[in-house]
Amino acid sequence: MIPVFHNCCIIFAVWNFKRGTRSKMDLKNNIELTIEQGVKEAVEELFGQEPVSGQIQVQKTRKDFTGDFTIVVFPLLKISQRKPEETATLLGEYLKNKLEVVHSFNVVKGFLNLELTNNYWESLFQDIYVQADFGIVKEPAAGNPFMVEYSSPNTNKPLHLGHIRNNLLGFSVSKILEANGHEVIKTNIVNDRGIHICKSMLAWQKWGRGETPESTGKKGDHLVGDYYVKFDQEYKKEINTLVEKGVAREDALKNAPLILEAQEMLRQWENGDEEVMNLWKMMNAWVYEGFDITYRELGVSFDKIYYESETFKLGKKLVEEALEKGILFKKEDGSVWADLTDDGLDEKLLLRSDGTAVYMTQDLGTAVLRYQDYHFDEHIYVVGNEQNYHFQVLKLVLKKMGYPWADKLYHLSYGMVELPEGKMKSREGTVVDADDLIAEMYNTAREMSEELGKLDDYEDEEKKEIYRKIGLGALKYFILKVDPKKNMTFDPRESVDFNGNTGSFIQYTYARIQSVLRKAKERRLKWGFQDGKPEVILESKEKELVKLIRDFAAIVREAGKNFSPALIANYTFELVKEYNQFYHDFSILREEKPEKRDFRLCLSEMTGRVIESAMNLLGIEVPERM
RNA sequence: GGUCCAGUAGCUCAGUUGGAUAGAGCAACAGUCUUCUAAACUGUAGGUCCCAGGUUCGAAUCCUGGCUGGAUCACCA
Repeated sequence: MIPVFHNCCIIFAVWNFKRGTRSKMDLKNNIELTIEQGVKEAVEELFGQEPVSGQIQVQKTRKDFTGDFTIVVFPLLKISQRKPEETATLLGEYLKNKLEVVHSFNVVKGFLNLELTNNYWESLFQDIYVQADFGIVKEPAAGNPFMVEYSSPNTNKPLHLGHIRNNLLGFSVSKILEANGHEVIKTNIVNDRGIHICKSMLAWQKWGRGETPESTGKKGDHLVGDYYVKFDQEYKKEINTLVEKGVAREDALKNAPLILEAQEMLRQWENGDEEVMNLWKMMNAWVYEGFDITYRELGVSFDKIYYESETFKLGKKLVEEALEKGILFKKEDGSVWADLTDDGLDEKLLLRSDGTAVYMTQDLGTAVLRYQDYHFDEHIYVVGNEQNYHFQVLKLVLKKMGYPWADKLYHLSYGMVELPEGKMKSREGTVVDADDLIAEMYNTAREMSEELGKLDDYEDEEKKEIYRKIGLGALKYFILKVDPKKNMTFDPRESVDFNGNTGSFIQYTYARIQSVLRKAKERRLKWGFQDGKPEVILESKEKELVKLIRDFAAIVREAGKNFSPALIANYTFELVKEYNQFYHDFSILREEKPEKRDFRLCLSEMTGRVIESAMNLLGIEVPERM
């Protein structure tokens, strides 16, 4: 997708290295490159042959071994013509003599473990600490914006758990791309027209008796959803009646009066019938009011919203033009199709025989409109994996229509959310409603907090704010920690567990850190690196924390490359686990040596800052107390 | 049937371009608060990385074949 950017970075760094113009900072932040270059020189000098790229492997030393970085020497044996241990030892001695940062080394089988100097880690940490937004690229890269489409609701029913995964993913991916220096336009396509909304409209017209959100006290999207259900119930009744009369089920499905009426309504809508339009506008307005509340509670937002009702006409026009050019073909009944059999796919319907548009029609129009509007460098569709085929076709049809930028469309395909007892089925009433779920998470957070009683001296408003952060944080983390492309199981019981690998655990650690910092301030302590602190010998736990903090920048890049909030989530969990161990094993404020105490305050503060940054990329807020 | 995706501890999930003894959390059991927040920490137990071949010095990771589960192939969106 966008590996170009990252490759450039590496090439740039190496180029600089060769010219010897790298600053001290670069050296520190690219310690792997420094080591790699050292190994390269060592191999040339010791064994008289230049290693090819990929032969030198520098990786982080695994926890159960001594050292910071490890060089795998197996690939170098062909050059060295020696045993693994011997090769590693020779390289280790060379590096220890040549590189100032190498303090010592050890060899285990074919692995050369390097331990860097205390001074390296300490000053690396100092460099990180003084950066305002460590790991985040602030100035946008040159080029056109990225567009991220997510949410994409139908306006005939309220949002459910599946939409929640979609919204959280889309919002977080947008944040992560921004953190990688891209300008991002968050966009939404509202499927506000089509047979689905006509069904709700028809049911309301027939059985609604003028009900409104105001008269019923129901959220607008829920009210409209109720009529969608009502339509389905009545439709089924009609089908059963027809079947009892001896009509084949298949024919009954197509010919039940209600469905014919709904189809007629859709035609009237496309013809701009005034009464239908007014009903449509009214009911959609109800839905938007409801959606706005859910979006606000989820904390997601959009920069530009497209409505299918505004893009489908362009879509139809594009289809008609392509038909004239002979790119598409018309069947006898008047329906228009794309023939994709040469590309290993099937034929795809683009206009029904009655001339009305289908889903694909509007998506063609929306894509073209968006390219006209923004000339995006990349367009990411956050849409479930059940639509993989749809996006394959969309890209292909756009290409056939002659739009080279079709290659810039990327379908970020995520897996289904299932419940422990299986898939959500509206028929069986097992669909988890988004609003209900958010409320449930809030309530559990409240109960849990009240039980622990740590917020008893807070005002009610402040308490509510914290419950909200905790409840929502738990929900978001639970969903975002799973690799997007995988199906996931949502266990309601597990999701409200606030122990272990959860959002609450991370928030708790943040609150803990803030508590220590507050107490330090109360004692009027000053920490930081402003006035040249004396050298501190790092405990191994402290060094581990520094290493993990350093990793944040690379994780943000990796997450951007893979469109994966899960990488951020799992990283943060690692960091927080490490910090809690450190917190448990060492004193901070009670540490007697001031320089050690101050360093630990810096370390704690920095950990807190990274937690906050990382959670921000997931759209999760962190509380000062909990 | 065609195409695509997945399969790792009882459950939910990690596991960077192939590297050392495959890791967490939950659940179970045993410990740790007179202390900077115990929503925490420590320990015990738990594995045929779906199966079989292949490539490699080295495979959970790559290739081939099979098994299982899911998605999709609609005049639904």
